[in-house]
Amino acid sequence: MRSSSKSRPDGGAHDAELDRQLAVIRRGVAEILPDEHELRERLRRSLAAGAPLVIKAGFDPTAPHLHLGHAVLLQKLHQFQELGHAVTFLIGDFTGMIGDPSGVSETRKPLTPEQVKENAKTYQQQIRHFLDPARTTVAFNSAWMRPMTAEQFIQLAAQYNVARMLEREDFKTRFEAHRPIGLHEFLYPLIQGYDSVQLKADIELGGTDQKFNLLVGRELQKQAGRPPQIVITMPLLEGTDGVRKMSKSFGNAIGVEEAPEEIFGKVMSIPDELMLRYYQLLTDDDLTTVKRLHPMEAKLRLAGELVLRFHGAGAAGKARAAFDAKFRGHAAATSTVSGELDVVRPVKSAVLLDALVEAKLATSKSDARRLIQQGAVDLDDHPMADAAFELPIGKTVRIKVGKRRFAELRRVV
RNA sequence: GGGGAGGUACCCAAGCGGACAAAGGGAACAGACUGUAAAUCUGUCGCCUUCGGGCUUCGGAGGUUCGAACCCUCCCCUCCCCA
Repeated sequence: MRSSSKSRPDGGAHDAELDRQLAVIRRGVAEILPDEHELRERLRRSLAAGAPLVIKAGFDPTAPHLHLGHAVLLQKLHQFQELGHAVTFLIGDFTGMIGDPSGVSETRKPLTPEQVKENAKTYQQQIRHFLDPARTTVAFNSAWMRPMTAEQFIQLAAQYNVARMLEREDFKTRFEAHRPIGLHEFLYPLIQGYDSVQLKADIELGGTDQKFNLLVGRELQKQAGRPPQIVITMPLLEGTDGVRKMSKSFGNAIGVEEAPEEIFGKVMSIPDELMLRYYQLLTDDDLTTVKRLHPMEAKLRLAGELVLRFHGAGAAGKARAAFDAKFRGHAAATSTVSGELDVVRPVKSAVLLDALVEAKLATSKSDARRLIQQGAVDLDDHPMADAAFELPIGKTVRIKVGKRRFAELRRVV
């Protein structure tokens, strides 16, 4: 028995620690490849040698803001960091210009170098919510990709073959359907795998859609005469619609940089069924305890925790209070709390209709008109039916559009 | 290189000379209900409007016609089959 301290005199303490680490690591993961035993072994050796494992996760700087979908990976990285391992946050600034074809039915449009640069910058700031900057290595794959010569690159390409590439589901599907596959798209998994060689990764983390790419890393590491990385895939977090994976382009994302009330509100609006998943993938909370809570209590707590993480305790309290005031305490609590939270926006428009557009509460005048007709617009808690209502000059008014859009406006001259 | 199919609003998808701002579905938004959840029902869903209507859309540019998303010409793009 491995856990027996008799058979392994100094193994007892290690085994306990091993089990503890494995329990933390296992939480929420989709798959561990090739299997958990190999992970255990790798951990064991790390513990015995007192050498932390190198944990790598790569992010394409395709969007300027991280959202909770990214947070799933960051949370896992965070857990590894807490366990004392060496976390490397890899920014795929080079690969970003190719565009990852994973899980996409068609070729992606590549980013410009400027976009990539800009996005990479904001990433570095946003990961502070999850990772200790002092203990986190941030790497850019352009560091080794850019200097590479064509000759070297061809040698790299020679380490993999087309048949294996076509094993990947989306390539296979497209190939069989005679839909185009850009030659460059084959290079993406190759480079991602090569990143692991460069970083000497022991473990690579990615979404389930990354599985193939992550496994290419193992292959290339073997070719380079290094121990192949363990691959850990995480589920793709569904967005606020509860159906599709969180993605900015689906409009169902909750960004980590969004305003506290915004995050709080959006989390509250996720389907109940999704709550546990959010808890499991984004927090360290005990799930059995959570299950015992009333769904709404659980959701309030979840929203609070997430805001706390991204904006601190003060903001969490305020967001909660604002939420209560806005939605729960009907007439009573209306104006008090939220007044301190919302920024008063000055508007030049004299008339309600125009003010809605100016304050971006409606997308066009037609839209604003529609909303007013539908009774969706409240001014200081009174439903407004008159689009031509004239706003008082210099006085702050609270406007509510629908259930979620709020603003405080003051007409200026 | 040859042959064929097709490009319609956020997405899918009808329409194939006037009744088309364009059927239907999905998404989205709003109202009722509620726990700002889900489900359900109702409404909206190009822009502007003094609510009469006006203006801009159906890959692009021209043309035919009193009138074109629908017909013709050229161009661009996508897909399929053959070599």
